[in-house]
Amino acid sequence: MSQRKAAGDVGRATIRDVAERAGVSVASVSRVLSGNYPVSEDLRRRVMKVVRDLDYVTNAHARSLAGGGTPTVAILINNITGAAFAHVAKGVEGAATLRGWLSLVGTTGDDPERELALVNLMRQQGVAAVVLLGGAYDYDEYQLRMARFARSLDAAGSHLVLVGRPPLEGDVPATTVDYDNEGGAYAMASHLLSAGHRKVLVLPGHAELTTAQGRLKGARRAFEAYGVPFDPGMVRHGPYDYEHGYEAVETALEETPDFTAVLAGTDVVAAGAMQALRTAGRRVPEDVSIVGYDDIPLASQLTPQLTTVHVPYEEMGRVALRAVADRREGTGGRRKGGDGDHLVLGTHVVVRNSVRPPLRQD
Amino acid sequence: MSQRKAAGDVGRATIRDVAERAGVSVASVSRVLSGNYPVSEDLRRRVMKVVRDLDYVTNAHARSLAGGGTPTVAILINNITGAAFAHVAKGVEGAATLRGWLSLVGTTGDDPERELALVNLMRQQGVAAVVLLGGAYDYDEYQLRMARFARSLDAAGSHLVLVGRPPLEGDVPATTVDYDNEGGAYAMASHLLSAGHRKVLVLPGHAELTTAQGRLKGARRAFEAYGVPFDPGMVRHGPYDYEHGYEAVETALEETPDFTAVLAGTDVVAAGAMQALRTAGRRVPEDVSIVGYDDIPLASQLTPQLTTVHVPYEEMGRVALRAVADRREGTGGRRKGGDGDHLVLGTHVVVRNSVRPPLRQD
DNA sequence: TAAACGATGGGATACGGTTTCCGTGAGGTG
DNA sequence: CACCTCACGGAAACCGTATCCCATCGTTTA
Repeated sequence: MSQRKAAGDVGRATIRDVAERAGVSVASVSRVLSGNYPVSEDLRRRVMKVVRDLDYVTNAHARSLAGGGTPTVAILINNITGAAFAHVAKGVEGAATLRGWLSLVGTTGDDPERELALVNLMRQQGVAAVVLLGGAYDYDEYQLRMARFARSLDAAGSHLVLVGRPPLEGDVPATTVDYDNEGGAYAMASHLLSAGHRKVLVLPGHAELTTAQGRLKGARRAFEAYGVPFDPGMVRHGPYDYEHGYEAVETALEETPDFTAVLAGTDVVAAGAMQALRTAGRRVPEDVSIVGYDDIPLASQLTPQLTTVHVPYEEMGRVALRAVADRREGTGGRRKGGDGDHLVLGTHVVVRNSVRPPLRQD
Repeated sequence: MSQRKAAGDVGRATIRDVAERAGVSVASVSRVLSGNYPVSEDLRRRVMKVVRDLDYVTNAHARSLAGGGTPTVAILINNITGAAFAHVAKGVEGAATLRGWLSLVGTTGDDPERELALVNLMRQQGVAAVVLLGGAYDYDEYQLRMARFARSLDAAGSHLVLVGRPPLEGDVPATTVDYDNEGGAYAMASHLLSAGHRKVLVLPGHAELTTAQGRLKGARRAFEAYGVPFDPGMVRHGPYDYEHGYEAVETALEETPDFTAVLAGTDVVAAGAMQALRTAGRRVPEDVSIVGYDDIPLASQLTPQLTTVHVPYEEMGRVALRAVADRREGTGGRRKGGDGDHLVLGTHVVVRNSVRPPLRQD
């Protein structure tokens, strides 16, 4: 019975305990477990038996300190509650698991301080990549901060991945996985316009949010393409939530009640808008058509089912992880330069039952 | 210029680099950073300047090897996409962040193998606690496996927390954070019964799922309390998803169309049921009342807004983390025994607009 | 039969910090 | 003025693994 390790030992067993008990050296135990070195069958059996008896697992911290270790990807998100997030996270997590990677999650709550703290924390953890989710705010200072993060992570052998936001300007070591935001909005607006709608209430989201800007821009372009004058007075900005959709429509019904369709920046906003219309006695889609954006499950669960733009969130998550994994297993080539650093996935309109041609108003 | 560290050094800076550049010892740098030892103002300034210049962060792996380190909590979930999960995770993550803890996330995808692998992975990571989310399957073998996990984690200085599932039997070192599942179902069913409903379609969930069992049992008790015979033929089991709600109602409308209310095991199931009723030309709540369970945001976004049972998911997450944090900072007392090991949070009915008295049928 | 060789196992060291144990210089006290 | 504290800096011993290098033993070849 050893002195420093009593019988009723608490805490985890170390590789030394295993070696001692099996009567072999630590090196041999390590070799049996990692399996990257020839070991006799007898030794393997003896070691494995002790491993089972002691319920031993290797210490991940020690392992990564010594060079090996499981690669880890960190997912940073404003609000873990968003449905879109869940799908991206699923994609990232799934792809990570597939490769034996681990995933960490942190929430920033829209707080730049917290975001900074989290990126540093992840840097401490030595994560292989930090995935930043969701639309970005279009401030100059924001761009600078992200660029700093990117360089800082890059210097530490990690990598920054931006998902669902536009790429950083300049020569910044970061990967962007994006979707055709503007194109989706263009197609969605076109769908309404070709159904005959001319007075459309537009709820793109927060004016400073890049996703909102893209969606608004796409809609605008569609109006131009159809030769329909775009009325800025029909645009109402606000957060991507149910309440905003509800209130925006409520207000619009008082101020500019002659709209025949609502172009919502998000399915959730569309749900709020739908509820407001119904409360006001307007039928959907008979009196007013509604379209959303994102194609989260909610879209097909509303009544009527929502016509919306499908965004491949889960796929984006998978692509994001694949990008960093590839870079890491790295063929070594093309580390910088515009080719693999900006991936754009397609969007498309999903037609359901929330759009009808407008009632004749003459 | 040092030999082993060239000017354009790649990889992260070590504490030695900082010490060298600041012209002090490693120990001093460590003291400045951890702040648990008196240090002169001059030294602190010199060190901090170098830390900023080098953009140095301590290596979390080395730190935890040496004893310190950030406590980490692991959240294990079947499907990251569920709305209920998101809220528990938010609670856990929020409370973790508050204490400077880190949170890991893993998904099991209902695969026992994967669950086992994940628990071991977490054990390797030396997590302070593993939080297992969601209803459990009521198999004996399952109980055994959980008990093993609990003991294994406990032996490694970690701790198992079960959230939203019944506690393990026997003397197992695990904490359970639960909600009054059966009570909520009782209250919800009572609500329907007191409105006058007698023929109620019950969609409790999968028969083997503990949450479904509790919800069914609560409903049953309510029927007994009201002296209304409970018809087992009106119960349809199935997964907690939209499709099941839809299909169950579709089938019921053919086989036993005289029900006046639907008691759904979940808000999402209720949404599916609602859609099926509407498709079949039944109005909600005029012709058929519907109630759900969980009170996720969807409940108040449906039309009509759903009367449901509120489950304090986020609070459960917070409580779960607090439980392990307390145990860890531990007053040392009462490690075992029934007092702090099983926490039950209350549920309550949220009345909205999806219930009306049944139409007179005579 | 001796020498060379392949297959294995053991010992030592590095990974990046934290922390304990000392040593030393400055300042206060009898 | 001598002595004793006090405050802070430096050297070294771990934390648990992986791996490099060398020793050993049984075989095969000259």
